[in-house]
Amino acid sequence: MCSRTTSRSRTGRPRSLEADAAILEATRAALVELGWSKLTMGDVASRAKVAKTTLYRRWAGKNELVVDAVAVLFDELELPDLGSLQADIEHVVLQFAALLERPETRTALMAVVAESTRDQPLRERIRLSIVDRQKRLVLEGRQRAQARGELPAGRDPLATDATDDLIFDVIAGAVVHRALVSAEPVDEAWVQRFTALLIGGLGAAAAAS
Amino acid sequence: MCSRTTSRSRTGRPRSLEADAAILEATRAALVELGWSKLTMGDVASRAKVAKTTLYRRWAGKNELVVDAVAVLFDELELPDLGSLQADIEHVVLQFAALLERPETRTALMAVVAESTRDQPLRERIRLSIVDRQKRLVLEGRQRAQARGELPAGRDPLATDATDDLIFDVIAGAVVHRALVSAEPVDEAWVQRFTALLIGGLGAAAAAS
DNA sequence: CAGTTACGCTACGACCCGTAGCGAAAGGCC
DNA sequence: GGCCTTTCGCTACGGGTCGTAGCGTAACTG
Repeated sequence: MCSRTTSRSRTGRPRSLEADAAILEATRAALVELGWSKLTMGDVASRAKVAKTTLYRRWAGKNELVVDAVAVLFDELELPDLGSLQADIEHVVLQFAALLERPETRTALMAVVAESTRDQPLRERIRLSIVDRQKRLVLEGRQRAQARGELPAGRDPLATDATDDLIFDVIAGAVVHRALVSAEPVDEAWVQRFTALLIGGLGAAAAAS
Repeated sequence: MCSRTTSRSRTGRPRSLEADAAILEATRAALVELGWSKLTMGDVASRAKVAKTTLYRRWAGKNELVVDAVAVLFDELELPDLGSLQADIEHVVLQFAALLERPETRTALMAVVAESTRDQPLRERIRLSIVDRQKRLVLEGRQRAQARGELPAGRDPLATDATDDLIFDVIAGAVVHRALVSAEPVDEAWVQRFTALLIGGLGAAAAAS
């Protein structure tokens, strides 16, 4: 193990951190103004006041660049303890919906997912920097609800994992589909209906076991 | 009203129907081999043995062409009466999942949805030729379940519409998210878990009313 | 037959891609 | 300080795609 957790080489000129930040910021700005399909590497470079070659030294292409540029936006997703499972879910769904209303994420998210269907490394990059970040919220919310006694403690850890995955796909999938495919607002009325359906389903599943 | 339901002009050389079919077929083949991002209009034209200008006379660009090429694949979605709401849902979910496993739809669906976030006419085209085609299945399944007595007859038609929309986003969203974002198989085990959750939620919602 | 529309083909300017090559700048190491 | 290494900005390039214009020909109508 060569201990290079931060820098990959101890010698030579270090990479400019300001350039990194400027490029990612420029990428988000370009996504807002141009959208995914009309965004070009040259445009991002000139916005960031950086040579085009500098971009290609750090990112293989548009796909990877946009994933990194958008990933940080998912950091603002949090799960404050609002006292009940219902309130927790409604809050995180509204947060996620607000994220999907931003033009950067709106145009970028589906595009990179589409690209990832033919690009395994890209899919892995998306999973690490975006998907897993959301999945943690499901895990946390479920554990909290169990601690409150709103959900029964799972005995089989394998089944618990599968349920977490299921809940995650249902929540994230429904919100994304509502916002981007149906193109209708994810407002409080919808969120309440959706949350009621979900919690009802969880309760019925628990009662059946 | 100038009665031109089929042809837009009664005179002149008619458009070749064979060319239409060949182009759409070539588009699907190109999607399988190249995927969305590497598919080009020129390539489709040469595959279909048609001049590139002929493509542009019928479709404004890649987006519209691919939507039309993929839309017909959604015709195979059907909802045979299997006797119970659970069986109906499981069957249609598995059908939809099989559709999403095909490389054409896999690479095209998310891509055109991503493009539609900045293109209203394209969004409308997708809605008419793909989304509404799926939504009808939800309506039909719900009516069938009500006829069986599995679901209570809705008194407020407005609330019924909202519930149909909700169910549609939940089903389609969860399946798409599982297949394309989580990139894990939509197998029978998952479908049974999902369907149980959904029907449980519907039952709880009915009990609460 | 004349009129109208679609077709195939070629050619074109515009744009973007991704890379190579250069000299200069900014660090670490002795 | 001097030397080495890596990054930086810049320019230039071949290759590819875009979308359109222009032309002559083909097909169908009245």
